[in-house]
Amino acid sequence: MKINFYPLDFDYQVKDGQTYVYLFGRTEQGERLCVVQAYKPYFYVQINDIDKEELTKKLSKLLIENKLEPAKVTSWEEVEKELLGKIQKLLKIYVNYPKAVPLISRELSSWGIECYEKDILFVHRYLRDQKILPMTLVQVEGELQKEGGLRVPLFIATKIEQVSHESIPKLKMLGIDIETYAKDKIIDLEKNPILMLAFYGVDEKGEEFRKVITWKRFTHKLDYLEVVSDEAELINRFKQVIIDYQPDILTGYFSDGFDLPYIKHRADKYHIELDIGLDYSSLQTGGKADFKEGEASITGILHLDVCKFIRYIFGKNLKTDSYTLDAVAEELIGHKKHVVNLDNLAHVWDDGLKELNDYCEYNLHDAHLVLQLCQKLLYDMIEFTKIVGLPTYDVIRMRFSRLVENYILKRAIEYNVLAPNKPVHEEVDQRMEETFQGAFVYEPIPGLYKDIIVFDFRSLYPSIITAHNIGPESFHCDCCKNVKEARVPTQDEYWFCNKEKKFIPTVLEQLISIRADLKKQIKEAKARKENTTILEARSWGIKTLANSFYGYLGFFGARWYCIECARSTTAYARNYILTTISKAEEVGFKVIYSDTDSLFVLLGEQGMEKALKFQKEINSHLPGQMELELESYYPRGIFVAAKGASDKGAKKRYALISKEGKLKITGFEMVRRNSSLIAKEVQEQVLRMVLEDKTKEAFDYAQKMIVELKAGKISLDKLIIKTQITKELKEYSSIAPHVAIAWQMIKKGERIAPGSVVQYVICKGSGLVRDRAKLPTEVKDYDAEYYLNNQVLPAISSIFAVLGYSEEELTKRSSQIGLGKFF
DNA sequence: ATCGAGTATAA
DNA sequence: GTTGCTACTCGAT
Repeated sequence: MKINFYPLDFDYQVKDGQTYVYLFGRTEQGERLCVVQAYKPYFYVQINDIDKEELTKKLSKLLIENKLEPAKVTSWEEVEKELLGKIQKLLKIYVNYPKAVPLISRELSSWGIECYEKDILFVHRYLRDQKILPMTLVQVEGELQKEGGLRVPLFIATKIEQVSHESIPKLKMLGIDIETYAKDKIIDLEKNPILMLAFYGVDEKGEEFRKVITWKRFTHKLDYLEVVSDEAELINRFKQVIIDYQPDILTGYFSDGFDLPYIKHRADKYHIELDIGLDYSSLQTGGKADFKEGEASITGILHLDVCKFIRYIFGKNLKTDSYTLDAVAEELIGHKKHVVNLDNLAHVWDDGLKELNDYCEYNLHDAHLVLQLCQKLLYDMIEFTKIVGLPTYDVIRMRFSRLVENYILKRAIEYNVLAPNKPVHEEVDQRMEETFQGAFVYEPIPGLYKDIIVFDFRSLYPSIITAHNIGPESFHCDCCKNVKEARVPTQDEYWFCNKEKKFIPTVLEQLISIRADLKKQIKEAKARKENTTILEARSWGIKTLANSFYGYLGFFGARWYCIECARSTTAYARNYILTTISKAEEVGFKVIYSDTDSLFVLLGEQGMEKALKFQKEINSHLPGQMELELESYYPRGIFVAAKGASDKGAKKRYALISKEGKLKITGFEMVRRNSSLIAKEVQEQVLRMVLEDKTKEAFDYAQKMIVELKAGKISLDKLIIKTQITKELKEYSSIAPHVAIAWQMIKKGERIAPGSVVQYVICKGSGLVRDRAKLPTEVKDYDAEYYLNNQVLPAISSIFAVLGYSEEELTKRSSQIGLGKFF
């Protein structure tokens, strides 16, 4: 019997001495199914200089006692694989169950034998070896079982084959959110019950499902509200709704760290078994609901904590710097905040007030937001799944380094490459000591410039890695020691193989080519007015992955760590940009700025043709996938001086205006979080006017704003300064204003953990700035002097300095008018 | 005046 | 994931 099937969630189990992989998902016809296939766990040992006969004799006798079943070696075979460019003789050792791998390999290591790939997760190994991509269509051959002991039919497969790379078209998704009792903001999962729990679902047909469960009787007209007798009943209903609704995906926002662990903890209290897994297993939670890293999983139901994916991967795409549900939902789906004061929930609950209606609505709204966010990001999550070839559950919980590593691990099978081991503790410490030089940044001359052309190298680091064959396998190869072209500029002792393209640069090169092809496809599809969401998600995923290779090579925890590779990549980059600067100057361009991969030149008297000719000339000499692009033309741009050195330009701080009048602001307060809105606003306006060649207007505007500021007319929200708390409060050696505010908030019962962003306003008074920092809710008089001297003036004086105005001139009128008005 | 700690952003 | 001879502010000396 053959069935076409989309695998979504994975698990494994050991039965009667055999290990079975469980693939939960849907058939092409949309029926839920669990496909089971036997697979054997294994790892490798290196036997280059080891007597095979003697070793295998010992292996066959090896038995390590373990709780349920002793670990033992079941069979072995001799194989050859490439480790960092060198062929190795290996023994592939099969063991009786997955957890026997670490037990046996530890024993073998103690014999002095080198073990490899002993920490690869069994399900990951299976998926990579079988070349199965989760979320895409596979064909399974085998038999449907009458009694499987699962909540879904069981199919025992003898063969599995990928049939299409198209991902599953429709999924049934359920968003959840809970509200808990929290008086004085104290979150205590032992004492405080769950008050309400909201579901927002959508099925394959697009039909919606809404439900809020609570256990307080009060007057309401909410058709989705279900009132039960107590918290235990609420938890029972939670369980039943999930069992009945049968979602493919359960989603929440921070549900790994809060909602699901909280539910689990409360269920344990009432001795309720949350056996909602499709194999009747319980909801699994790691860590406690105390805002530390944990994971929550349900066998057979794909649990996606959208917050993790956003924090680790997707957040870099967003403008928002706060990853609260409200901020992220507003940016991604345009939803405004639902206004209720959660601090009052405990009080309203105790008194059984009718305001509970608002909280139920709020609860449902959040579940809806979570669902919409998950739907919005689903394509990106699925495309990452397909690129990396691992379960979506794992992929969305990975950071860049693990995404890269797992992608490389997948490709390693095709190239018969053996994975190097992860560094052990001492090795990590040693690696963390090693540093290397980064990019080149040109020191600009402060000034207002006209007609600027910006060139940049497209994907500079990835293209250097591929063009120069940079990777641990090709580093210091035996064949190119005397090949001049293989040497790295400014790193005399380094060379990379010039004869054969090696593993890491090869897979990266393919990634870049695939992306180039995708971009072409997107362009064509757009011309045909087709939807390009999936193609764009794939393109973004590949780009993100490719850009992370350089960082990965220099990351201390990497299997394929190669600091020489990272160092060589930046050395080549500096060499290319410096050469390009010289060539630009040779052909008569005035270079005004450059940072890492970009080149700013003045167009001058020469026409655009000359710029294009220069670009073509450079490109004709670039190797491989390297390419210099003409990014854009800007009619005007401004570079300001570094503080305290009027002739030296500040690096990484400039502003440009496009032909269409769009501002491109880099590095200024304007784009920084820890600067007040008033400073940002004034700076943006001033930059705009200056770049629009309206200097006088800019000056008058700035003077006017200074007068308003001094007169106390600026509204509170524009004065708020936001700063992130990055470590435990007690660990701060100096108490800056943001730390002082954090302590104030703690006293009021707020939770401040590393990562929290605090807000404050500097008020009038005497003493240190930190003693005058107040919470926005407690501000009476803001300190106009502080905002003038520490926020607004620093933001604009460097700009006016370029135009020849001094700070005194800016504040002159304000002191006259300001005083006159006041007294 | 000068320096270290802390924060944030560019690429 | 990386480095930047970044760039700024605050607080301490």
